[in-house]
Amino acid sequence: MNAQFKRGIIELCVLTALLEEDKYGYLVINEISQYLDVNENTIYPILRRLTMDGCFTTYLEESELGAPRKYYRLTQKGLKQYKELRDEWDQFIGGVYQILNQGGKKSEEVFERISQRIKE
Amino acid sequence: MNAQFKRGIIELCVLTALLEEDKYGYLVINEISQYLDVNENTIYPILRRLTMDGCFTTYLEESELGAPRKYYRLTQKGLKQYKELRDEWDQFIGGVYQILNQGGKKSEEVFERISQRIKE
DNA sequence: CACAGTACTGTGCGGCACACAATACCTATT
DNA sequence: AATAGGTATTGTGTGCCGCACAGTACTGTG
Repeated sequence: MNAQFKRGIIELCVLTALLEEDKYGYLVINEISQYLDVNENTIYPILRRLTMDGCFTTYLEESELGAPRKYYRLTQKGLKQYKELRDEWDQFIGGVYQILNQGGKKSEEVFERISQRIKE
Repeated sequence: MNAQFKRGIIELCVLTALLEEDKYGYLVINEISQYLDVNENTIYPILRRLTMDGCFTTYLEESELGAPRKYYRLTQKGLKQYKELRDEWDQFIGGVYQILNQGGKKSEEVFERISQRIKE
């Protein structure tokens, strides 16, 4: 999976995951890695950075099966950050689709035509 | 505009722009910058890199208003690269939407509820 | 005790957007 | 002739961040 694609978006995914309820790090990682190929070396630093930036507060809670879990709770600043990032993302992705889908979706037939043109 | 979002995607946009017809650098830049905030310092290096990689061949053609234009023409390898990158992109973006839109789109009413929860 | 799940920290690398800068060619305008 | 603007290339440097790799540490279970 192209690592470049993920740049900046994972941060938005982390904020989204923590929007409606507090979660501990491992849970966030497991949820996100269901859909995207990311690991803890990427998510933990983002959680830390966003906490440093004031987007989350944290608290520890006992776990039934291991070390205590560190829960992350969104702050007002985190919510604001989420909204801004989401708006930017939606706007960005709108532009990308204008470019990628100009002339509609590409079919195998279109690729065949392109392929023929290139050969000449 | 979040520069991180663009990572890797501009390359796909450049390939897409040159899919159906040969174009010169400035035209590609103008087309893409209609929809995304990018400038020549980003596009030219990508055109050069992809040419180095064998995705494009180039040829010069006289212009009516300035220096000769360098046209870029997609190669079979470039078409292959486009397909691969596009597939990766579609797959990636599918995962992102799963995460971003879990529980449907966020409304102001939802944000109000989240905002209240955080205050407690 | 070993192991797995949970959690944090630190280092280093690579890739790329992009600012900044310099060069140069051609035409049209002043 | 000088200037400006569109076209085009090249090079340097910076910053960000995904992520590999590595090490530490706590807890309950087999």
